[in-house]
Amino acid sequence: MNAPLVSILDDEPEIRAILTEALEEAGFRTQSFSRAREFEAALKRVVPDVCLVDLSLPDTDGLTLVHRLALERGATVIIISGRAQVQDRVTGLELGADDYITKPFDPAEVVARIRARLRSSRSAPQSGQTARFNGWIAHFDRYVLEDESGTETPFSHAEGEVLRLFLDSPKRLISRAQMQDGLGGAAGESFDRAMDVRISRLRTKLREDPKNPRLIKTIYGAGYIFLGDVSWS
Amino acid sequence: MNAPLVSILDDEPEIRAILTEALEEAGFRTQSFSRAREFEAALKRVVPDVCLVDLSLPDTDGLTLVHRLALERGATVIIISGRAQVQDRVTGLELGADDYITKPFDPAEVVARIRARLRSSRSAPQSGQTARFNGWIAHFDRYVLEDESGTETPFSHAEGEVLRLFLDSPKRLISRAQMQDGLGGAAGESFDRAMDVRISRLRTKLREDPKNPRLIKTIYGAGYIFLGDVSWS
DNA sequence: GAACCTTTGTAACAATTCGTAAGGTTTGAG
DNA sequence: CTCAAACCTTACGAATTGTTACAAAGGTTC
Repeated sequence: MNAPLVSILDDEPEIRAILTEALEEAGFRTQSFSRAREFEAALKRVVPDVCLVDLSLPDTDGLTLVHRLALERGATVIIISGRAQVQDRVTGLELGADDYITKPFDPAEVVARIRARLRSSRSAPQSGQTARFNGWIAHFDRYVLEDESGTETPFSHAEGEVLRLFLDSPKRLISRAQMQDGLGGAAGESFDRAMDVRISRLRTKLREDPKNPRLIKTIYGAGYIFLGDVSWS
Repeated sequence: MNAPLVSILDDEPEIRAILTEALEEAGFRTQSFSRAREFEAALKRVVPDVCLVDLSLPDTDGLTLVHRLALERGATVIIISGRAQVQDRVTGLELGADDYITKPFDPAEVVARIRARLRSSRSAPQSGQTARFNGWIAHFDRYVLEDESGTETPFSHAEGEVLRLFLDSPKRLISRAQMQDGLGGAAGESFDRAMDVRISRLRTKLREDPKNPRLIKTIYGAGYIFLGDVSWS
């Protein structure tokens, strides 16, 4: 899987440098241009995954460019602009931009917004659907737990909710109330025994030893802790 | 084509009123809630096109809610928050939000950002005439399913509607209500068991193993997921 | 127009999931 | 050590979903 390509179009060298550094740090490939002409020429060879475009360009009307890029070619465009008026932002977005960031900006936010765009445009390989931990692989797209030997055990939606909660904050105490909140609040106000059962069933599927649970540990009077080294992909 | 539905979750009545008015003015249908619990209850029936969520809710951790909504259910989420720090915005976006708007906001910008999200999510599923997936070829022009060996099985209009819905958003949870919406017509409160039968018949034509379906998976209490790598042409 | 076929919804019964109740077991305080 | 509270687990029933059978609706062929 190739790293996503981000094209930067800005006439200020300093901005280009800041963005390039932050983006490559974040694992993107980059390509930067100072003039619209070169930018459009490059576009004929490769269409980048995301275009970062500064509106205040000397040689072209930025808005027209954005419009052509976004609506005609279907590219993902994020405007970066010094103009912060609401009216500017609205027209930018209406013309087809996917996002509008005002200067001065924080590179971290730019990265986060690019990631958000990539996430939504890729419907197939949704990230955050598979987690590995201690020999197990949890496939949340297929609702299946995979063994070290490749054996698969299906788990239900309710069990998946609990598991996801654990995998989202491993090695941290999760109180009962937190869990209740976390699991869609099916509003079992009075009887939270339901949760115990959910956890019990999950433990069975993870083949936990009731006497000596290795992954889901009970903290008497406080909650649960999920031990295990989680890595999402 | 129905007007897009926007769900608003905010505990301040004034904000709800402002947003509702601006959105309906702009031609959206709206639905607003003051508590996460009610919001999630409604979500089990219909998944809105866009969710506007305020983070500072009294009864739930907003970020957890956003995470569940966005990554687990595949909804489009825009955060509206009083916290304007870069760090807040970054974590909000990383957790799966599609956009992050800080208070005070201008309703016009909210509308523009919602439109931008709808634009990008609509262009995603290109509905052509032929789709390939996991050894099958679906010819929607001829209403025929083609086998790996070239054997052809005809499918009906109703079956085709369901299949197209699946092929348009693969590997994502599709709620029962969403399907009902998608299949336009029979929208009435009439017994939706009809849909079960449609899906059952489609499964037979795809030669699914009833004990272990590989393509159309049922998520009890939540909906269906179509697994399979789809490419349209 | 009649006999036939296809499509589709409804009804009925089987299978699955999940919450609740009811015991049993573990934990920690005194 | 004793006991009560917290927690685990099994079993059962209600709700949800799968599948088959049947009938109504619409179209086709002769």
